[in-house]
Amino acid sequence: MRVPLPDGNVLDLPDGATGADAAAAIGPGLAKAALAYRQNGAVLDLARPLADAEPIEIVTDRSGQDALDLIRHDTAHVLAAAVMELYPGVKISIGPPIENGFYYDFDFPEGVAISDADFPAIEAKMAEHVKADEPFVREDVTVDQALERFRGEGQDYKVELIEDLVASQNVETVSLYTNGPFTDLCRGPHAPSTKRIGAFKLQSVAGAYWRGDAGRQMLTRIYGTAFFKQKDLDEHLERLEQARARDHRRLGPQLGLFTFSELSPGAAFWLPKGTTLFNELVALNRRMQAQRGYVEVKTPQIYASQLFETSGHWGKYKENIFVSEYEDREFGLKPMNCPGHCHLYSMQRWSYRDLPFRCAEPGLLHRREPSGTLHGLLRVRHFVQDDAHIFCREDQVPDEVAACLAFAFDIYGLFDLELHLELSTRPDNRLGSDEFWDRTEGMLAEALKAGGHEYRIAEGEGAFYAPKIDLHMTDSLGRSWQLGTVQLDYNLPERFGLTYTGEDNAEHRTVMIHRALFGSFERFIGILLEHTGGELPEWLTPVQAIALPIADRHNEAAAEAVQTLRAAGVRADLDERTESVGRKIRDAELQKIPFMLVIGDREAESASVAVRRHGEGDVGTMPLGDAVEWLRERTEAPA
RNA sequence: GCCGCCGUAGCUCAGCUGGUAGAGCACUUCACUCGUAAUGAAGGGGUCCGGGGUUCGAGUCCCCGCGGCGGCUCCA
Repeated sequence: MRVPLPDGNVLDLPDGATGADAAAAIGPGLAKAALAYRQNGAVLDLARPLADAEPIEIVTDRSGQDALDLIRHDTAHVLAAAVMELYPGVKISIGPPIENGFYYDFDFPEGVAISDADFPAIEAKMAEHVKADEPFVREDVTVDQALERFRGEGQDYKVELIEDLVASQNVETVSLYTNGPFTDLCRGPHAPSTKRIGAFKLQSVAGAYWRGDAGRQMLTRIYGTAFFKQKDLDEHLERLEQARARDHRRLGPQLGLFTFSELSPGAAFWLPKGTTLFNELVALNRRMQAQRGYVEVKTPQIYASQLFETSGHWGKYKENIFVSEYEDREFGLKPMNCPGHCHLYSMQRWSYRDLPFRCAEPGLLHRREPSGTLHGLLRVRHFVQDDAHIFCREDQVPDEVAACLAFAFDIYGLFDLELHLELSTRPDNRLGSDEFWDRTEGMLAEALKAGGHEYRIAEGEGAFYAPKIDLHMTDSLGRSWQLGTVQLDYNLPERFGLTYTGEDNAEHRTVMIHRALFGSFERFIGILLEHTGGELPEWLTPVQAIALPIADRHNEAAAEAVQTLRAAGVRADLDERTESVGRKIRDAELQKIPFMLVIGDREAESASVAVRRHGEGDVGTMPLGDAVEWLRERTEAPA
């Protein structure tokens, strides 16, 4: 057989040759370094036979993610081997490589609880297997053989997996991989032996439902990671450590922005500086919305249950609503603005000339989120959405959606934040015909293409009533969070009977677009802090400039400078503590205040300030008037 | 909500196998009045998350709550 190589050469090999044969034919060095090979888009064991005439590529430790996935998957098997030896009776389920490592899910025998205190013993056992250089041996067996094997071992999860493979894909054989004493049902591929795992570490233990189903067994998941070199592992752990310093839950209190209390789980206490930040974002949003034809409304916080019965939330969402009773009536605290906005719309008559009605409200919402899901500002029970509902005719939808997306990019561009767009399509529990979903998904895809946006399709992730476009960002540890959303809705207009009078003088059903672009100000601020490490844009940061008198006798001149700056719209503070200027500078630097104005004898006499820029140092002395103008330019809010 | 872990001064943390609580920073006072990342000294401050229990004795052990962290399910 003849297999082409990436460099254009073609290997001549006997029929039945394997990946290992190909690597050996290229050179002894590569034969040694080879981990697997890639052909037809798939990564395969070296021991597996090559396909004729298809280009191949040998995977080595320099093959990036492919190579790391291999040894991480290997390490997951080694972990399972160690755990089975140390904890007899444990049941194994699955253990794949993931973005930065791997995990393996176990069902430990009754009464056995694993914690990270057990990691050293498990890691030691794993290290024995790595050192022993145990080969990964693949064996293809019939379904019956595999079932017999795993039934005999009491490995119920494996039995279920095989039965599902038969039911869903009608397979007749499955592959098993053995390393040392351990055999697992596994699709592969694996590196030739455990020795290829250069450095590994177990990281955390967590619960995970079997097959992601909250109704089923909770398994114990052990997370870990592996690299080819100890140095790479150390660097990875160091990066994780540095990411912790950017955690908004740490930065918020440090910078005096917000804090949390156990007396109101899932709700931030916004401190003065954080409130300034929050209000600046709300103000920015108001200006940008006004420029784009939005109008703002204010709707109640609390509604009689009837509203949520009409909207359908009482049926589908009640467990997330804070409910209370008063004078024999049941009330709910609004978890979203849409029902209120629909009701507002329904209380008057609309002409097609009035549409689109772009109805905005920075609405305060409360949701009963399960305690285990709360996460700093990123997942809270009390938050403000930059919410708006666009009531329009169906033919206006594509333009409106496109305008929402453009608006979103205008916002995120101001912060140098990169969005990931997702088009979430029809879910299983949907309302409406296939024709409806084809049409509405098509409209959203059209708007995405019209704006030239790249996007991912999130199959089945749409709302039950219509598809949506979600705007995602990642936090300091790479976890993805949804910020904005643009959703079509034909369901609420139906439920609330929302109509407009058309040119034909007939009543037509209104279409509604839900959209939040920041998402929630809380989550947006959390993400922004993590992406900037607390170095907020100069126009946004709560304290833009701070005057630092060198000695107490300069306090008055410094206070004057602050007054002048404030009058010019710069958020300025005065540090009049009796401290050394070195100390004042240090504290201002740690607070990440962008501009420091040092005022001593020279400046007081000449009505000037010595300007120091955060992270840069002294940028020179200028007359106060010039400094105010210079600062005003640099701190002026956009839009 | 589920699984595991954690909860000591405002913050970051120490406190070995149970013997009655400590550091740095912050805060207060005094002295210093200072030129671009920490002036010095003294002092105040803790129902050791809450409630039960075991014990002569609990920050330390056990149980139950509450809260947080890492995941899972769910979600802006």
